[in-house]
Amino acid sequence: MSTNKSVRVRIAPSPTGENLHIGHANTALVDYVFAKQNNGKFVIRIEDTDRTRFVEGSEERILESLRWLGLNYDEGPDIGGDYGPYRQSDRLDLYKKYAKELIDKGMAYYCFCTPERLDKMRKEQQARGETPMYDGTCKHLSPEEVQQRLDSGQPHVIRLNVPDEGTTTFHDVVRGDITFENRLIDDQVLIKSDGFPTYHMAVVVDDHLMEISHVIRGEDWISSTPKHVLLYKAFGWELPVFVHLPLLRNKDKSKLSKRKNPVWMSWYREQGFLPQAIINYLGTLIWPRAQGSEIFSLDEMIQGFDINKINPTGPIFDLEKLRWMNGVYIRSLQVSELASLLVSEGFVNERYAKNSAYLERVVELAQERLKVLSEFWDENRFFFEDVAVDKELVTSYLSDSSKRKEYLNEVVNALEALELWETEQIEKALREIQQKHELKPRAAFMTIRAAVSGQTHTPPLFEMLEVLGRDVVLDRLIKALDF
RNA sequence: GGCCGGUUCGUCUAGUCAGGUCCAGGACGCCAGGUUUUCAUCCUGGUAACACGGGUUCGAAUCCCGUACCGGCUACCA
Repeated sequence: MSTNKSVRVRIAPSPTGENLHIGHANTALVDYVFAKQNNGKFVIRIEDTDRTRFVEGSEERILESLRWLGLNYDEGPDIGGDYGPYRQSDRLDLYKKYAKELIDKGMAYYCFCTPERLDKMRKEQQARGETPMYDGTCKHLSPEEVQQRLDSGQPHVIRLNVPDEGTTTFHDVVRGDITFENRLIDDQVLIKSDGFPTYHMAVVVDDHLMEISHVIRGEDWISSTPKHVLLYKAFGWELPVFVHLPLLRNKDKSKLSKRKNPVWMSWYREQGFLPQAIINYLGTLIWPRAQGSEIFSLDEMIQGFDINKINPTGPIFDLEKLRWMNGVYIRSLQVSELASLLVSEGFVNERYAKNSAYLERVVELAQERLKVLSEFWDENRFFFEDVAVDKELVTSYLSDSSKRKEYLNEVVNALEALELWETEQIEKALREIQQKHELKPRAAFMTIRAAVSGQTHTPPLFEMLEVLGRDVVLDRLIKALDF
């Protein structure tokens, strides 16, 4: 398997979506890790041959997400390299040249069939219960007739001339040898009538010219791989090593789709997932280990990953486990790191970043209960702004109105009189009052928690009061006195 | 329908190539308990799987055959 050829791998995203697809991120991870452990190159090639599905700005966003994940590439459309151009739309002449070569060799032919005829043909075949396949009408046109039609400007495509007999076998690193019968392989269109290549043509030409050593891609490409193999053979080119990765699945086991799952990397970033957590989670799906912690870094993965031990089964993408893992990473951050991340990623308004000491104290209290960054603001807004406090909530723990007011009044007085505004002092004072009034801790403290935060879930009460500061606390408690 | 691939706890998986040490191990989730004023963290314990049926063998999650189920592909999309 290992040749002396240098390792060059690539991902080939199409700029047809909002952002980097999580499935592509998964492939990119394998590419990156495999390239690193073999001292190879990781390249990005943009497959923008479908002009009808082109999405403006998609390419830039895809590249940005890749960088955000830390999957830095060695060659690509924005940074160049020795094998460019890296956008297929800039390589059109190449595909035409090679298609012509195929025609000259008799491995491809011009086809003048209209989409309407093809469509009708397919429907009839399906009605008869046959597998839809091109019927070969234009395969045996005489050279003179072909020339005549070309001269008259008749729209045409170029098709691969697949042999009618024999089989095509290729080796896949994940699944071993896979064999297809040639008679069941369609005469694939290589060059569309608009002059653009199809994926099949472009991928083979580019992978060869870019000296891609390992074609690492999704399992959904297995069925078309024999066509690619036929092309390599027709050109007399050396085959790359094929590595077809299992597909990420929805809960219902179908291929991961945007209808059933968040798939765009931008979504994960907006939710406040950390790139390290995403990388680690995807890593567990393609580099499973037997025992202990599943927490590992990209570098550790580069050390231990083995491309020969990839599981062939498509895993269900488990957002819950990703959230757990994200929490682990959040907790591993320095408080100051987490605070500045919350600000730079837009989860905390910059005006609250000015008082960084205060922000960090809040972050310190919030850190261990965060799963994703976006939860921070909702759960801790009361540290920064006045919040609406629900009367029902405050009164529910101590429903006897006069008892409650008497209690809160004493709390206010005691806190006001406190010499040092500091957690231990606050705790001592509040516990004394709680015992004096013979209240259950829950009734006593939940009432204060609710009055001050408007929430039932908060960081530990006494620390929280200290951080909030005496003025704010008294202000909010006094308001609750009227409930 | 056809072709190709897959099948170990709810989920991700270890074990399968070199059959016994696996009445199947770990992680997430879930449940219970501990810590506790809430939530969370943390700690302890628990729950739960070899798709099915035949073989081969002293012995099969592991080898062979068949069946079932799941998935991918079946475009002038990638």
